[in-house]
Amino acid sequence: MDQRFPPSHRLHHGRDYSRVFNRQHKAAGRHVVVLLRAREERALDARLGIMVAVKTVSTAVRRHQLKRWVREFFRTRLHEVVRGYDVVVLFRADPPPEGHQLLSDEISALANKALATKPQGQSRSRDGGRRPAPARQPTGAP
RNA sequence: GUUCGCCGCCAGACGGCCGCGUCCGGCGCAAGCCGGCCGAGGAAAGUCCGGGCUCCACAGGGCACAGUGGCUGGUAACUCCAGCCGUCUCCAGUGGCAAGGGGAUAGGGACAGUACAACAGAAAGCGAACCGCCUGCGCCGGGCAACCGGCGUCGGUAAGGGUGAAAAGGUGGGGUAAGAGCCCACCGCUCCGGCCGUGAGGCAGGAGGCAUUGCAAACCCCACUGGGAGCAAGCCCAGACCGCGACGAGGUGCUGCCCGCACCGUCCGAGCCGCGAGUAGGGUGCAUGAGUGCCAGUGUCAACGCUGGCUCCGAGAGAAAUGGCCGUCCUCGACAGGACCCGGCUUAUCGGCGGCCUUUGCAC
RNA sequence: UGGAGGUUAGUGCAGUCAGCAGCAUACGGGUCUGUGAAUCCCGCGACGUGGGUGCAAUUCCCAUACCUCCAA
Repeated sequence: MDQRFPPSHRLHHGRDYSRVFNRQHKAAGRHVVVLLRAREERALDARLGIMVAVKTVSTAVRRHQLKRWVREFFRTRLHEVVRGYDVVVLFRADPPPEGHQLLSDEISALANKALATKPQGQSRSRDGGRRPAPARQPTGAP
């Protein structure tokens, strides 16, 4: 199985994040919130974005470490599970210092939970209602 | 003796698998793939100072404002560093000083002016008499008298008591009715000239009997320094849209004000406000520099230079790269992640290594 | 990257040219009432930390920690 993590597997622009926030499958856990949004084609690779606020984690070293943990889990396992989706992992609290495995389990559970929910729209932007909602239903997800 | 004198260095190691970023080479129409090199710190941090570099008139004058404040040196520069001076303090030492050692030190000016000094105390800043001490005078009492005691009063007096953080030079002696720099010695202070030192200052001498209280990290005065913005600075390439309405004679370049200068504009209208619309792509700046280490010579107490030779110099992203798992070992691994770049300061930090001490420090 | 401000009682705030630490509310006790609230009286409790200046520091200065806000 391909476990690489090229630039095409990442979210690069603020617009990409905004798209995920506008219409997403959401599941919140103890430490993170997982947001999913279907891409145009099912066959497209999943893309990952990670958000860690300075307020939730104060030191830069810890923020980098958390991002690396999430990336590692996405690269090895989560990538195949959420194929065809854009994923944003938003931290809401700092996990325990040695909580790498714990965090991976939490994200895995939240991703599956989010796939099972209906997409929620946030039509606060001016083009929110213009788009005819091309997102497919999550019932088709594996 | 749990961060124990001074100086310097390191920041778990090795192996395997998977993975990330720039660059180079190869392949591919392209997306990308394969291989290779390299890939965070001593603080990268806080942003407390100082520069470099850019653009704004190559940067102007004055006020305001801000900063600095012993001297000399170092440095590109500094609120940095070194040495020295003064002051305070501790140790040691002495009969007492002095010589010696450690530590702290934002340390110009208080006859330019203003403000403040609570409480206590008689008096606290155009200097003071509460208790005392003393001469004289009056009254009373005692005594033959000299005189003694008490009370009152006009004065003298800063030695003693008491208050205070601070009471007007200090100590000792002389002197006096009692006292007092009133006089004398030493110390201190002020002034004068002399010598030494680049200087801050130091040394001894002479003169003056000596009301200059403290506070300027209160305002202030003096001297010196400071133009503004910041790599999202700035430069280049490519590309899109450049419409409507209101106000409008000034606007912008420096922040508060004045002057000066430059540019744009004064109804064919700069600018600004409210909408609408569009773009937010690439390159450069972007890393070889006030560089690093060693050796030799040389200047210096030192900080730090100078000359010559050799050596090492390899992060440069653009939502943003150093990680995960497994194994072995040990002393079980701290604080912590570049974003234009340097020099300092400050703060965080499990530990380990080396050097220097005939000066054994720093604290108890 | 550049700049501004704040930290005082459990909570929200006063306290400018230094000598007292205050107000409201909350809390505890009492008063009142058949009970509770309101009222009235009493009480409890604080200057972020470390240095410096000064006789004396919440106040002035320096450093530090944390928080908030602004501009691009």
